[in-house]
Amino acid sequence: MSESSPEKEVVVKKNFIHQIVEEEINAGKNNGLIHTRFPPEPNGYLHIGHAKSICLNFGTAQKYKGITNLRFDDTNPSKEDTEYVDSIMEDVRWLGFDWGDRLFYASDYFGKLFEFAVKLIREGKAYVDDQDAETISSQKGTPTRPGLESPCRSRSVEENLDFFMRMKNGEFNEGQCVLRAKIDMASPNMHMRDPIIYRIMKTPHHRTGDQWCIYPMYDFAHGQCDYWEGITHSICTLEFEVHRPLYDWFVDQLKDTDYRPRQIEFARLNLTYTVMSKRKLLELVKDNHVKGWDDPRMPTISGLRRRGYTPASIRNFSDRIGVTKVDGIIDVALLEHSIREDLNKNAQRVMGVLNPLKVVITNYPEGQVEHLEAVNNPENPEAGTRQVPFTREIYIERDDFMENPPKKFFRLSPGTEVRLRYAYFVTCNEVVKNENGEVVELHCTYDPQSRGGNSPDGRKVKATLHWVSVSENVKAEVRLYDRLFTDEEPDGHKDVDFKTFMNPDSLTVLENCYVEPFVKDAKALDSFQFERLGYFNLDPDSTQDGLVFNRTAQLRDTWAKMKGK
RNA sequence: UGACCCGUGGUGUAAUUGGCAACACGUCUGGUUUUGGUCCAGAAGAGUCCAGGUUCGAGCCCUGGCGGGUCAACCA
Repeated sequence: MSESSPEKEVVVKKNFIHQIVEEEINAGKNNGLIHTRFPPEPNGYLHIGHAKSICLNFGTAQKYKGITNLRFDDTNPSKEDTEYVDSIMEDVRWLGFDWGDRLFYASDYFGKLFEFAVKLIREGKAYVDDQDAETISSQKGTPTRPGLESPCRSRSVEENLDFFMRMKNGEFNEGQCVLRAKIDMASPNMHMRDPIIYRIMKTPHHRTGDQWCIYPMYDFAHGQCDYWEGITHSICTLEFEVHRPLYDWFVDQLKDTDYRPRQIEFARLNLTYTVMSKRKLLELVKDNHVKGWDDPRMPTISGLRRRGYTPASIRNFSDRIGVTKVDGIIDVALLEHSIREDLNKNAQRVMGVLNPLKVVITNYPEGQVEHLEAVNNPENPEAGTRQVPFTREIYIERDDFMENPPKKFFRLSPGTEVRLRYAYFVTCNEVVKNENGEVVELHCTYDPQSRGGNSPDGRKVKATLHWVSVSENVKAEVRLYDRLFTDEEPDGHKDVDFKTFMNPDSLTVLENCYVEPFVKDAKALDSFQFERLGYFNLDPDSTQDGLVFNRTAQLRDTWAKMKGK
């Protein structure tokens, strides 16, 4: 799928991280080099929250003529998989960012990390603890109470070395012992209380297979990898703030130059009504509540992509929301505005009828097919025009007709005249109902003088309707996706029950929908906009999902109000 | 009752480093319009968590409160 939006030069708003970077450049730090990294763990698909981080890391480097690495933080084989690695690379590329030849994995460094651990043991700064997990945990103390030193803390260097080698050689079972850094069990910072740096896991790793049965912990890998890769700014989310002293501690043990990577934290993205927890999203996928990570109802990048979001719209969104340390929550309306803005400007329009109501134009010749010119994009004349077939029988949107219209209903009702877009003025004369009293057909007359949509006598109509020819159309199965949202707790970072966000209307399959035949010949285009109804996306590579349709918030509200009346 | 971080309209972000708070989204009016969209014009909405202090002057500096978040995984 290609990018539909022309690349406008994104002017990235200056944020506090840019401020820091500029000050360092001015001070001559790192010779003015800026080197960032995006370090996802391949344990799930990327979501809109990651997009913020991607834009920040790649964007900051771009802004200051630096470079960015992609590094998979794959230190926990029990959760990781190559499927995730592949999807992450695809999503980062789709967003428009390029890591060049700088693709790394934390697992690339398992050897160096092991040697570093040995060095720490030799220096008396690490020891093997063979107490069970519960004991170790209980000795950690609490945030308000200091911890207790492990009896293993005084083990000799030789013994530690021997233990660690045997750990590596698989002589112990999982959980039997761990390697810990010897720092300070009384530190007010829990992360400095002799943190575990290596644990035994007899799980094959997606890249290193069964080469290792001990794996470094995040804290023991991240800063070192940054250091080895020459990262200057290690940008991560707020919850790692308390890890920073430990990050620095390990780098200090390692470094032999003045250079050191600097960890800077920012607030992760929270969106109203949106579930962003990877754990929850995984559960949705595993329990088949959705069809996959790229289900258009999901807040994943791949889900948004299939929903019709463009890379530029997500980048603009990221820029708009800014970067701070304030742990807030952004209104999804801002995200929706970003895509509406983009599609309005760039998407090809096409007429489609989702819920058809047949209209017979009684004074139009039977069998006649007339082609009328329609503009492809009112925002951009260069997008050209297309020919839309008009016939005696057409479909209009059922919602565009009301037999007993309320006061402010401007569309079609008995006796009123409206315009069929690009076609003619029509007046409703007769409402045909079935035995249940349901409206099945309308009989209208058209004004031949109004061809193209204007009457020579200058009379006005209050509404313009979209329509599709009954005989000259493409029948489609349309799936209406609404994003999953939390009803009760409009708070992105609270865990919620599935029931509160598995809104039953989030996926509606409409089987009798009709779109202009133009769509069939427009495979090269991947993004259209339904006239008036909202936006949808046609992805030629995933026809089984039909048309992905995205109602705008405003239209949804309008509909809700109309229904309420 | 520890450590660290954060408090500016409904939401998010700004404020030339001390000079009577700006922008975007949202909301509400009015206008234009071949779709109740778009576009245009305008309005409402915070006196910057609170209390002191320094200063001619504080959202920015100082002190003390209050409120929120994070941290006690052999997760990242």
